[in-house]
Amino acid sequence: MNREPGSEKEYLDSYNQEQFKKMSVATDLLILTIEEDRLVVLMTKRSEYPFKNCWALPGVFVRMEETLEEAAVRGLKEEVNLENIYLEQLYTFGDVDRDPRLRVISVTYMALTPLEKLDFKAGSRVSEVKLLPVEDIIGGEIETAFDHREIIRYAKWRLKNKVEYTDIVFHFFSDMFTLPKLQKVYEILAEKKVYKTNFRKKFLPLITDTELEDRSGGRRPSRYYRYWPET
Amino acid sequence: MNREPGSEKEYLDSYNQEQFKKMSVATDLLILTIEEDRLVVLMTKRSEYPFKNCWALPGVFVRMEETLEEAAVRGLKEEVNLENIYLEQLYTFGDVDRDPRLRVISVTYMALTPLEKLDFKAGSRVSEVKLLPVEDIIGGEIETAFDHREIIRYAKWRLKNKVEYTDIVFHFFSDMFTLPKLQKVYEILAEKKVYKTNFRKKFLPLITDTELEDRSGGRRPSRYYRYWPET
DNA sequence: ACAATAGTGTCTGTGAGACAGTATCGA
DNA sequence: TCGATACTGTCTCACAGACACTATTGT
Repeated sequence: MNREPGSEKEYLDSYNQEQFKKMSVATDLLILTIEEDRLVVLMTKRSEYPFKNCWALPGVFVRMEETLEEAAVRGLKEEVNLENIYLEQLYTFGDVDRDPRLRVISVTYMALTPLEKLDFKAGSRVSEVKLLPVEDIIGGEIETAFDHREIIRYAKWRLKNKVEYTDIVFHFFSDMFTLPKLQKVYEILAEKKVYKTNFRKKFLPLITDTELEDRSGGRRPSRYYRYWPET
Repeated sequence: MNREPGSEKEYLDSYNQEQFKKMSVATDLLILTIEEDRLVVLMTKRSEYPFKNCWALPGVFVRMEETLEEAAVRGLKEEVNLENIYLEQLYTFGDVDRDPRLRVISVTYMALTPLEKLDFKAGSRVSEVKLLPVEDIIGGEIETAFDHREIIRYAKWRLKNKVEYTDIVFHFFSDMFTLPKLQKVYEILAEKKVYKTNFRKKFLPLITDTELEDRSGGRRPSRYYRYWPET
């Protein structure tokens, strides 16, 4: 071995070399929700070059005094005024030319929320902020900045997997929901149809019944259930 | 919204602020293998402060002209002369004080290998390099540098999960193996005993028989199997 | 023959897949 | 009454858990 990994000498030597001076660390946010029976992601339209008029994920640079997760939480607060939301680190993207101007390492975080919690329109200033269907982005129908299309593809893949072996679906609902609606969201995320009878067998043990019913449609009402202890 | 995320102005402004000048990006490597029926991880003994005489994961700083994965591959080559090995990004650790000297964001990579591929002793120079049992590190019996104990705990957790729903066990074998040996490694990773009859039912369809037998013990020989197409 | 490990046959329980049937609403 | 959707009963099948049994080696 030709080096002493982790030694103080190496740390400081490296830091003093020009090549290590221009790297920045950012967190990009994948704020995902369900809108009109589609998985959508929050994006902002760029008003400057490069990728002018393309859509990009919101993100912030990581400050010296905050952790990666704190940066992500701060980004959520600043961009969409969102707090106490499900958040998990997704992946770290660090290709050399992912940003043509300077080297940016992007630690991405995935946030899941019910649609009604989003009020990004309130804080919006200059640039457009929109919920765009993930399918359209991956399909190439929407001009996307940097490597954000790849990031979104990865998030979708991760979500598709996790929905099958975790309780992640429930993060798309804040309070009550009916089983048919829960199943619909599940099917969107898992990208497959399931039989309602099997779906019920799987999820009924996890949720608690309420006395309420959904009578909004002209048909037999469906019962409301709850997953989260509070609200 | 008070900012234009991702705009050129923000990028350059941020970069010119003092607070963004001192961050470094490194990749730390979790080189895992099985030795004497235990999961072990390759670590190096630090000869300098801080954490002098503690054990640390090998790692390298990410250079401007290489991707994160390229840095990890380079680290593998430099530290243990290892190439063409299974490698996956594990997690990114970025707590503020994980290194007391300067802010280091660590993108960790997990590498799995059969024991016989490791020849780190050849390249070793000053500092000690050793394979240490993961259990001993997590148990606190070994003095560990930085947040590396936490990183190792996470790697073990990830491995335990993945071994159940992926083919990841096979990365601990290079060529041939017997089913009893494969099962032993599986049980070490999964941290549970399994019935051999069920284990065989699960894995036999994935592997191909050879004509060879293991006659090293004083008992009925076990058959050798192969997983990877080549050797 | 015996100890020890390799390998097999088979019963059971669980949970998903599949589909037919019943229940309850508005119109 | 009827269309539409909510909900239930139940058969099947794949697969893991469990355990008793047989097979083959060296000594």
